[in-house]
Amino acid sequence: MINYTDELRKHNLKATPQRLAISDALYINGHMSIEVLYELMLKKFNSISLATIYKNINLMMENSFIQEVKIPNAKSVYELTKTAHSHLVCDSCGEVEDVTIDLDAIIDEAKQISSFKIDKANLVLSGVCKNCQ
Amino acid sequence: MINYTDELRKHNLKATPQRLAISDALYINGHMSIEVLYELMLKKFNSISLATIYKNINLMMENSFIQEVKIPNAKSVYELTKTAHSHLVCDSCGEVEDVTIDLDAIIDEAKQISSFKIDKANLVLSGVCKNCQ
DNA sequence: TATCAAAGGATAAAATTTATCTTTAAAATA
DNA sequence: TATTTTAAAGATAAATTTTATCCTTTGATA
Repeated sequence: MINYTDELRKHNLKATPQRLAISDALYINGHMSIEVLYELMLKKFNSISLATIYKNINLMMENSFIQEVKIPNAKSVYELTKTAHSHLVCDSCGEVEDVTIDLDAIIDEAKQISSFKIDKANLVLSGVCKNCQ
Repeated sequence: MINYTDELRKHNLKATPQRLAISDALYINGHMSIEVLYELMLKKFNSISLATIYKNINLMMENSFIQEVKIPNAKSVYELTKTAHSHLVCDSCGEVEDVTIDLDAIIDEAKQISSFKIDKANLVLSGVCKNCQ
């Protein structure tokens, strides 16, 4: 189990028990929706407010401690910020998995055929996971 | 100006004036948020209900006549369904543009390094458009 | 043109997210 | 370590977004 105290502070976030628990939950589960995160946090803090979840998720996003993953036809999930990567989503069970793919060639291609100055690429691949196949 | 009557019917959607106007608006503007679409439709139908917008957007999505485009740090926009393509988003003005890039190589790579059966790829590139540069 | 299922409008209700206010606690400092 | 300060937590109201309901109107088919 990692202690996220320093990591939170590096992002200008006070290391409260609630934030440490959110960090742990995201580390363990990888990706979580607001709803699922709240349910889980209730087990640890029986009087945690849903507002605390929202306030923390928003602040943690502003401070780049976590990131939102928007998924086609599903609710957003959140993950700890790591090195750039893409996502695999199972259309059957909703499971989200990280996958590291080099998108530089894609970005270069887009730069050539458009007049945009491109700096980020966001890729979500959909399919069926091993379990659901 | 295209007449979307037949196109709507092909998707099992009655060709009402409201739906024809929504289709036209999406054709002309490319991508629109619920909010912007509603504002625009109000100009044409001064008593159109917001519920009509939502009901139509949802039904049109279910029938694959339109598609939602989820954008990082912004509200979703909707577009008429066309052949598969990716999107460019301007971080400055929010403008969304279509871009066609072959993602087969990316999908193949993902298949090799994961146990998923992948069938779709959703790519959103972020940057700064010509106008905002 | 008559019929019928579906869509529109108005609006209530539900769901989601944000704001406010008071209490509590983390962090900095003496 | 005690004190002070600032921010976060909890409770809850408010705002926003989305869906449901109900009645009226209309598009599609015969």
